[in-house]
Amino acid sequence: MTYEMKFEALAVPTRRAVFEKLRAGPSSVGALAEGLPVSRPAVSQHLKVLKDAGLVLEHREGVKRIYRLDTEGVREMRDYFDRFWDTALDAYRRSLEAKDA
Amino acid sequence: MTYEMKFEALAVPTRRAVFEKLRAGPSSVGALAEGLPVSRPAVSQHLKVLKDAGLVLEHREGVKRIYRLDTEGVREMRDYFDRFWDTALDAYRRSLEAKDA
DNA sequence: ACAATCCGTAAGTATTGACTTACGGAATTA
DNA sequence: TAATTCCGTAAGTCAATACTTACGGATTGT
Repeated sequence: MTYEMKFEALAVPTRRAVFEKLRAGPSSVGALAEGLPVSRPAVSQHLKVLKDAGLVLEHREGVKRIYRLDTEGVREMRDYFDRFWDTALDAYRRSLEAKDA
Repeated sequence: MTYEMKFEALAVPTRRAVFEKLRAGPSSVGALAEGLPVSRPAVSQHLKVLKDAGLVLEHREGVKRIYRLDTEGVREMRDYFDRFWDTALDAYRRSLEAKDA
């Protein structure tokens, strides 16, 4: 559930593909695996990593397992880069002022 | 310079530590390496990855090489998660409406 | 109870890459 | 020119992990 885990989770192309597929809405594991160039167990393993990182949520519906985006986790990542962006701009401004002085 | 590269670059703890150190402002390689539990060459290698990913910029000052954040690259990552956040919320709203219907 | 569907887990493999030390190149200083 | 500082690169090592196949558990329908 840490930043650590979220960054690492999203670094792997296949895993990010799974993550991005969920933008279209909740989906079963089998449906997510379709169209991806890896086996269904591989997708299961990726989903576990995404879940442990707090980026997706899971619940059962009959015999299926439905995964969906965890808005809270996505928000954390957005906030991280929001703050970083602000800081980067400040640092840039300060460096300009330092040159003027 | 792709998302691919940016995500991968930020996934490694040590490399992200280098990246975050640059929030305080531009710095030389040696200064960045101080306080980190890895060798200076390791920091150099991380900086190369960050630079190729479009997350930092580099220029010479005398015998030193000064690295600083690439605001454009940081902005791209911020925008990525901004869009993702919006999409996630939309998907959530749609799923609620689907249950009401 | 039995069969079928859906999916997580175990175990093994092969690739990737983060790190180290050793070295050399480029810029300043005497 | 010679010495010093700063740093990138080469080469090698080792641990991490993304995949595969095989298997078993859980749920639903007949």
